[in-house]
Amino acid sequence: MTGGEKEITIYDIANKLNISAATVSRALKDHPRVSKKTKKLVIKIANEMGYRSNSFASNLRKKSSHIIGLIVPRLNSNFMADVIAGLEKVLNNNNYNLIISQSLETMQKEISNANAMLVNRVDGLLISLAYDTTNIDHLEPFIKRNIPVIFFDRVFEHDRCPQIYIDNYKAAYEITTHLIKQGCKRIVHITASQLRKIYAERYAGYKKALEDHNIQFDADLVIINDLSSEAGIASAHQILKMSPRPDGVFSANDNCAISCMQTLKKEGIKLPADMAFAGFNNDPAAIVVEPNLTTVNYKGYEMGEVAAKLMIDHLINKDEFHPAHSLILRSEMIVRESSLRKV
Amino acid sequence: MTGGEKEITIYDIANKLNISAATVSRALKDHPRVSKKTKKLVIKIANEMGYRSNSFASNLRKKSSHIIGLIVPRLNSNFMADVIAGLEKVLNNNNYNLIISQSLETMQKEISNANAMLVNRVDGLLISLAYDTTNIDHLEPFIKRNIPVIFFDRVFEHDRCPQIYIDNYKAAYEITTHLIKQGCKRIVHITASQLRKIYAERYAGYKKALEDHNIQFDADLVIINDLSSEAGIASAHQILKMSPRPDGVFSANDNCAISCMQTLKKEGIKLPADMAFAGFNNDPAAIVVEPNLTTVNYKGYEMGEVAAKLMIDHLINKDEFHPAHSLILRSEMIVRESSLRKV
DNA sequence: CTGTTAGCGCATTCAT
DNA sequence: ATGAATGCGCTAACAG
Repeated sequence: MTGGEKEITIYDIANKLNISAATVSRALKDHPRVSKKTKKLVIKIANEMGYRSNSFASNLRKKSSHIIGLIVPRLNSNFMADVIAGLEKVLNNNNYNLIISQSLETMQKEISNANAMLVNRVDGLLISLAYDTTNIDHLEPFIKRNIPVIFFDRVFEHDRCPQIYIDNYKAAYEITTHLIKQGCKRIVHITASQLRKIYAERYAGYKKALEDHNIQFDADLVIINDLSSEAGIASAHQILKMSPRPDGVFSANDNCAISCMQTLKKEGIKLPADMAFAGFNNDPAAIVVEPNLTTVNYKGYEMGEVAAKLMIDHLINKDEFHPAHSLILRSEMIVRESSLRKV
Repeated sequence: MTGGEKEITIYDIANKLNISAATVSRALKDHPRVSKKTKKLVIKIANEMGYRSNSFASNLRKKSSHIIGLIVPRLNSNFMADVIAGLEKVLNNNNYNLIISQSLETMQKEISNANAMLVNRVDGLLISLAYDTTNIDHLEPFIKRNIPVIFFDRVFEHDRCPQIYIDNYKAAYEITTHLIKQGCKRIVHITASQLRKIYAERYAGYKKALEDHNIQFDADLVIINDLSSEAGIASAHQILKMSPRPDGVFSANDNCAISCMQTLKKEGIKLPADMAFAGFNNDPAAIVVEPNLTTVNYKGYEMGEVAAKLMIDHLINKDEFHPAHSLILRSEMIVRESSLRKV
């Protein structure tokens, strides 16, 4: 291949029109000090000649890419797809583009992704941390250069980076309270590493709900794993060994809750009569499992929108972030049969 | 904000070391004709000074971005997440990066995504088409410029663009044959727009299997919709009205199969005794629904790998694509209880 | 093995 | 309202 016909530049347009490249550049950018007539003409000819702006040259000159980087643990969830749709809407409306990569839940990949974003000179970075990320040294090069970094969902405490996440504490408090109101006295909580703020907060909400309803907190009822399907099966076996047998389970995600439920069912436990269940995330499978799983829904689209808006505002106003820019979004409990006991 | 300390360039490194910028550039690129000593020194100083290469300048000079564009209908599936992981592995190993966007199943968004990719000067484009894409005029600017375009999964016939997809015909043939072997005589097929090659081929495979087993094809048993959950419910009602009642269902995706199953169960149909079910995609919910759904699994990771390899080979060898570069991948049937009848 | 030079395409200052 | 000139930072001849 030859690269096809040569790429045409503003100089080619300028020559054909006998005007200067500067005027072409301005016309294409809809600069106010160019006559309507020349603008129209330039645009017409540009289209005819098949011109496409060279973003490298433009970015080099302007020292900005108008590209926002996004790093997420995994893409395979409705939540993330929604977040991205929300982000793209706001960013595209403001002439920004998005580049996306997934860390696959490992800090190592997250680091290499961040470096790629750095070299590709994103104007801002949005990141939801990998499961095993323990520090954010890899983000320091951004912060040092005043490239805005915004955490969302899986956030990290940093006084120059806003965080956007849902009110995990409140959601967990509400759903635990709901289980208590359904008559549960011994409620298991399945959660993950407490280094992740979201899991720590769900745990805290669970504890507080017990306390407020005069139920003694029992550390033996707390299972910590990675919330995978396999972990759900293991949790079920652990629960079966508990004595007296628990009468409720609040899992920090649906995925784990579902495989746990299925395992318990196979072992003859009646759900929700013997044991009520609640999860978190509103996974599509939550309405497939029987009984349908009570869970917490949070709109990713909205989270994407607010994250993008925060980023755009910052880029346009060029001011420093305040920790106060952090946002906590509301979530909603969705009650389904898995937690409805005939009390 | 001020942009922080000034970005340092190869000239800054060159000055500090009293060598030329060209040598610095070569050293950083690990060019063979630079002494080990200078290389080491340059790299050390570069790190100390916090240098980051300027990809705009480099790309402008080299007229290539080393970025591959990816456009997919939606990101919220395991399949897509796997495809992307496979792509990233191969591309990153070859020093290429990926930029991703989702068309949200609309041709309009797909067009604007493609334009963004064009302006951002991707070196190649990988695309799985939106549901309602009827032509690929928006990809012509790439093809005209000899920017390689590779279709995967939801492909389009074009003599300069290879296609990578699974053998839908064969998979559908096999799964239909399986249903027949389980004793099904009247098998419904739920599918989507026949403009999409993948659905047309699944349909064809279904038909051929019937024919090869001497079962009269009956157009009344074919339901065409958008394969959504809602469509699954509607399909169930349609099936209930069919007389004589069908004894098997092959849905072109799991999602639709599952909601259809649940609706039928509510109406008192025994699965699989009254009606055997098979889907397509190996959705996570396929092992949650009861009975677990027989389906077709195809490894996205592998598809991502081969697509990326094809792209890389093409970019390195700079030769034209041949239609012969198209690839058809194997898939595997996963038999679960939904199709196992005690015959 | 290293240096000199030039130019990629654009946006912008300073003229007019 | 338009033009001329300059440089963003890098890489690739070419020359030693």
